[in-house]
Amino acid sequence: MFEASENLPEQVARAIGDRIIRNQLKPGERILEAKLAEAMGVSRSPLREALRILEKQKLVELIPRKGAKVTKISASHIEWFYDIFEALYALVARESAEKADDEDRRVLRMALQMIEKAAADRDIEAYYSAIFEFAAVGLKAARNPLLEAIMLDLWPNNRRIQFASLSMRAKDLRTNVRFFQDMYQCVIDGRPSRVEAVVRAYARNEKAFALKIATGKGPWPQEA
Amino acid sequence: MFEASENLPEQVARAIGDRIIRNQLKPGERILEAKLAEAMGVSRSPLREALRILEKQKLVELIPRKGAKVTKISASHIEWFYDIFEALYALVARESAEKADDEDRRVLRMALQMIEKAAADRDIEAYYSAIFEFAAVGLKAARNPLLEAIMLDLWPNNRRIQFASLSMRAKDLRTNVRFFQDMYQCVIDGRPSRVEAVVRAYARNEKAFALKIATGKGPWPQEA
DNA sequence: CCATTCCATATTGTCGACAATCGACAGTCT
DNA sequence: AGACTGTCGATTGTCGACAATATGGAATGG
Repeated sequence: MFEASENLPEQVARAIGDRIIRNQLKPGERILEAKLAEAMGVSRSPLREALRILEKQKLVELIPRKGAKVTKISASHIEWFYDIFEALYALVARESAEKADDEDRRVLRMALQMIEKAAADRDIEAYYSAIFEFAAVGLKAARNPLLEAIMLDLWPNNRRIQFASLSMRAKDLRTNVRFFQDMYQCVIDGRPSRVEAVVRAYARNEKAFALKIATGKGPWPQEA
Repeated sequence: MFEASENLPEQVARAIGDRIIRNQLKPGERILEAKLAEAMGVSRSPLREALRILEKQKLVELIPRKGAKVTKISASHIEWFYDIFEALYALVARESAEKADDEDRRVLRMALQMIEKAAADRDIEAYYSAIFEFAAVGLKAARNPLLEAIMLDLWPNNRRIQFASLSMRAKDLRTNVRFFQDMYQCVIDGRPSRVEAVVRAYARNEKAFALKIATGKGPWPQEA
């Protein structure tokens, strides 16, 4: 069973999105279609479609007849994002605790082990891949494809916010692992209310951490 | 302070979106770019951008190299949508109760009066415009532009689900008005927890109603 | 000196043409 | 007959050219 191979606009969107997440394209920076298109060796048509994809992910802002800009990011943006993330992920958690089947639980367990291993190794890249996997499995288990699509669109934003704190987190990975262990156990035990509470606590913890970084000497300006 | 005037892709997207909401373009129906472009008197470039916009609103589904299809809608879709709607609108309600200023309250009051008038007149089109206005004001008052953008993207979907029940709702508009009156009062009084509860009750009520229609002799198939 | 208008240039928007790909059907082989 | 394969028309994907619009700076007038 093969997926439709990724098409050009999506590839281009991922490449640009990556540069935004890694802060190589700076917040507020203008994106010139012609220049970027040439730099990536494609024409403007697929590039423009890529920009639409990135707009959906809130990584760029499209202003008619004025072009595309990398979205700003600031303490406010971080609050906005995590408030939404908390509300939606709480729903995911509750639903997946109610609806997960044995296969979901098995895959979730594998994802948890990836998280534990990455945390033990202090391998931050692997850690972030693993929590994405964990989130994705939960998303599937919640049996709400619309919610899944919205959350996956929001994920690059999550990644972007986390990127700044990447190097500073090695110490508290172990603390964070506990959240995922709790979530996993709740799903196994089928305890929707409790897993929702854990997820909300996790989201608030992430938010607080991101804000601490952002208001310190992070890469972003204090206000947009 | 003027907005950038609406550009062609957005106009086209609205026109097509309207036809989807009104069930003139049927769920699952394929959209042929060339034909639609000619029918609307534009070339394929702006039309393709319009399709991206509609994809963001989950009104069409884009499959690489296979084209665009109007998204299906079924009892499951309705559940998926309202679960998300409840979670996000609960957040909107809570935040707006905490953050609304006098100007917000004034405009919210005007929107409420529009709702009351439309309900009294049994004017269903006006009623739906009015609840959109009410929702939009709440959204602004919540001071979370990211949330605002997500909810506005989701709105056409809401509209689409409601459309089927349009003619059958004349009777219970008055009952529904009570929800909005409650919400308004909570915002005025600054009671975040209570307004959240009211909004959740409202969302569940809407969901139940939409499901009742959908599983009856509504315009949509039982399952996708 | 500041504000305003006008123009040159840079940039986005739209178009029509061509290339790549898909789906259906007919023809072939076993 | 049934499965496989090649071909053809239809449709989407990509491109380069041109049109419409915005931007910044110089010239003009107060």
